[in-house]
Amino acid sequence: MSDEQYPAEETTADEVYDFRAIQDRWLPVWDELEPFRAGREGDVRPRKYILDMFPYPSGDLHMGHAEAFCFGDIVSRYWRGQGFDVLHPIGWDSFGLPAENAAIKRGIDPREWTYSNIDQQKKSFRLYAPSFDWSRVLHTSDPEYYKWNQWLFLEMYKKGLAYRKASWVNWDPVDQTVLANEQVLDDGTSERSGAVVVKKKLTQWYFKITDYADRLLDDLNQLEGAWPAKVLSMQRNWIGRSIGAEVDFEVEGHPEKISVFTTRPDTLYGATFMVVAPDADLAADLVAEATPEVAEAFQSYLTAVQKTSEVDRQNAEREKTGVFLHRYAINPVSGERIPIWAADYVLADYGHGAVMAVPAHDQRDLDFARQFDLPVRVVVDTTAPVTGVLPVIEFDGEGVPILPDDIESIDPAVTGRALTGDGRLTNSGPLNGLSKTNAIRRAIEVLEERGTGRSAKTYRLRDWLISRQRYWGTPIPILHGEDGELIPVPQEQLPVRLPASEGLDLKPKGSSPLGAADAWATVVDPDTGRQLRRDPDTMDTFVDSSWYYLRFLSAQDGTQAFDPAEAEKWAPVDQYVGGVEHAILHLLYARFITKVLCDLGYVNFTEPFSAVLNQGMVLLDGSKMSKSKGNLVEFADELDEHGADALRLTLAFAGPPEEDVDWADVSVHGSAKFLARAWRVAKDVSSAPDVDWKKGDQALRRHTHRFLAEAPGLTESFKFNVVVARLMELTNVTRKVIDSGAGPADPAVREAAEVITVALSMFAPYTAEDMWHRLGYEATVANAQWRKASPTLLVEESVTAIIQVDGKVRDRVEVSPKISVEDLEALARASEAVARATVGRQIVNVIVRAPKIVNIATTTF
RNA sequence: GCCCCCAUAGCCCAAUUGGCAGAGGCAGAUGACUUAAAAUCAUCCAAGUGUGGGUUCGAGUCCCACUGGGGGUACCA
Repeated sequence: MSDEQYPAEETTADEVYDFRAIQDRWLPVWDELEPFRAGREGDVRPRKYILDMFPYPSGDLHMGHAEAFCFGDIVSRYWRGQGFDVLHPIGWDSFGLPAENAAIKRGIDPREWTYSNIDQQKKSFRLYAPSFDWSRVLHTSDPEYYKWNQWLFLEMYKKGLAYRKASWVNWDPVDQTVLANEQVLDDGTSERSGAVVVKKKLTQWYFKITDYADRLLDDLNQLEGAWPAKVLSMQRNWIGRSIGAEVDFEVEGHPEKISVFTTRPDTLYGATFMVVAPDADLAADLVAEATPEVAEAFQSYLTAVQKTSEVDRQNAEREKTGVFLHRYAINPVSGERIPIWAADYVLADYGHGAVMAVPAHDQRDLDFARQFDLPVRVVVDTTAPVTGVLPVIEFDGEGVPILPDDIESIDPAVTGRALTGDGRLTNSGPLNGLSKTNAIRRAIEVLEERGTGRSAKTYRLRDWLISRQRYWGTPIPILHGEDGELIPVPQEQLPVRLPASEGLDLKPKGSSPLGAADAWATVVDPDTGRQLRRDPDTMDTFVDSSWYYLRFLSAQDGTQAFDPAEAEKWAPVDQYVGGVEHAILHLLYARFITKVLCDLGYVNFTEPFSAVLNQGMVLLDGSKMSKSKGNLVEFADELDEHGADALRLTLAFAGPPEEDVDWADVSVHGSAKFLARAWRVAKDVSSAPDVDWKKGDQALRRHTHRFLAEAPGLTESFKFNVVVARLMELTNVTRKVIDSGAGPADPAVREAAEVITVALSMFAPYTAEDMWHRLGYEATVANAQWRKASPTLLVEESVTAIIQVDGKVRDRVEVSPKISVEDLEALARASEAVARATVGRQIVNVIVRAPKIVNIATTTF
């Protein structure tokens, strides 16, 4: 055994693991080496693009950041160890309201608050040590960044994808700005300010995301398995495509037809009235020539509806309300005359703002019909079984189907329950006897033949409202002429810089602060000399984040938003890591903008993020941490007390990354203990780096190589907690070999220690770096490559075969892994334990799965 | 209401995807070290997988129903 100590100079017997000393020692070394700069000249390694959702600079980093960036970093460091050139950039999503609100509160410039927070976060990140490429840092509030936001806007404007329209918009009365649909929560409040959002009619800028609705929906199929199922389902839901038909109804005494959208054209014969949204223009048209009494009734109803809060209006339990407009529509297939009502259960901005009401087969229509005593007519007999696609039903002499006797017992008018199931069409002329599916198809054919309807699709998705009446955002690069003309700012004049906030009143007041900056807002056209006004609004900050992943590829490029050649090299992002709170907003917008950029020829892919990992939340005692509730774990405190490595390891080990972590359930101290343990193993290795591992302890080597065989798959499927557990196991085994086995000089001990060090560097880079150094290698372990598992070491010399009788373990035998089915069965049959267990029983079947298990099935005589 | 996910030891979590329920950690117990405690180290202890059925030679794993918890979504025609 060699007594050589390696490296000799700093290995002393009483040295203990000291995370502060280790951090202090290696941080400057890493700063010097910049090991994570990606895309260096001549680098021929295959590439991976790993991206964390960039942070918003509100104060210092918190535990949520610690978790998300920990996972992104594990993935990044893993792929680096697998021989990839990994791009793992960092930037700041630094435009937005909190900066502005803080600025108003303290009377300072939003820039000051924003950039000092960014500096603080950068410092914390440096110590936390994610493997960022610091040469590509971007801040969306830099003119060098938002210039390209403006470029993007103009590209979209040229294509007709950015447009202005007057519409009812969501207005946040606290922040005094409009909001996108996506920013309004279910309860009708603003996701940012919490205020109850009201509707206001304003002329605003929109991005035409609805043009991409089908692609945004259909392309989700490509992401199946690579994105969280939950996110896919939320996006599908949000886009909300409905397939059905448009049906045109004539209106008595009205020149224009009313079109309605329905998913159930098969029930057209059951439409006994029509309902229009009271706040739709259509309703106003219909009462225009009404009697004063009707007009007045409608007006007071409309006023009441508009006073109803969004919260109450969305409550489906609410009693149906409405008012009869004293107008009649004509059913295009039956010619039947049906009354038209206005009711707020019909939404003005979905479909055509009007529905054909089929109370027998739609619960809402039925509730309404029962409320106002309107007729209910069953046209689908849901008691008739549908056994095939072809109708099988008896008809009487006149072609009327013979219905079961008990149809009355399920009459929805009586039960109050609409019949929405499948069945046979009845009371429906040419549709009689058809199943629901066939009747839908046939009804559309009939409508198309008569020219009174057609198949149609409708979406829940609305166009993306992007203008904001606030200061701290990207100015919209449009000039307004006095005649209302819109003039795009020429490309060479970009960026349109934000004016200094000094002297501007940033307080929310319903109009953009930029409009008051006269010197900034007034522009004289050099050609014509006429005065133009700059658009006073700024862009939704989700525009900034919809393409930032591309800017990282050319962060320093002053000539273009990004270099398409770089995009071809790196994009799309291989792994995106971030919170599920962005499941709809950010991810949908980024997907949309990517498709637009693809159509414009700037990129050659249609989806920005090939895979997404949503980390869970960090909780304390079962609930979300918050300063006001007093249950807060401060990132800075944890970092100071336990160090970056212990904190990161704790997050990785706490459980599956997509699950929430309760800080009360984990032990940072336990993680620190393990780090010290692993570190001591490396410290104790006393063989030189060039020893021949093959001569080492074979049992330990098998453990090491089993780890090497398992860890990559586990890491790639994000089972970081299991990888850590396996590392602990391997460390324990190695410790035993050092203390009571082959000893610290055994070559297998060095092999195990090196494998532990390289794998541990994913979770605990400082500790691993120090271990790597003690093992005799140059910094940095981040460049160390994972070894491949040796197949010969994975084959066990003998395995334990289980012998069961009727599924219960009765015996076990040591066998060769290559044992034949016959031999194993013979061994099993020869077992005394089996003989005891089968006394008085007859063996009926023997299942052999060599070399693992034999199951003997028996029966009593 | 509809859709999705989850339920394994006191706690956090594993289980090669149908083959011995336990890898790892926390807590606990015992011992070593210490005048003592903390820290550290060593050893040990622990459930038959939420409930009821089914498929199978064999079920934590697949199927059905239920219970409990979490999430998404909803007058979207």
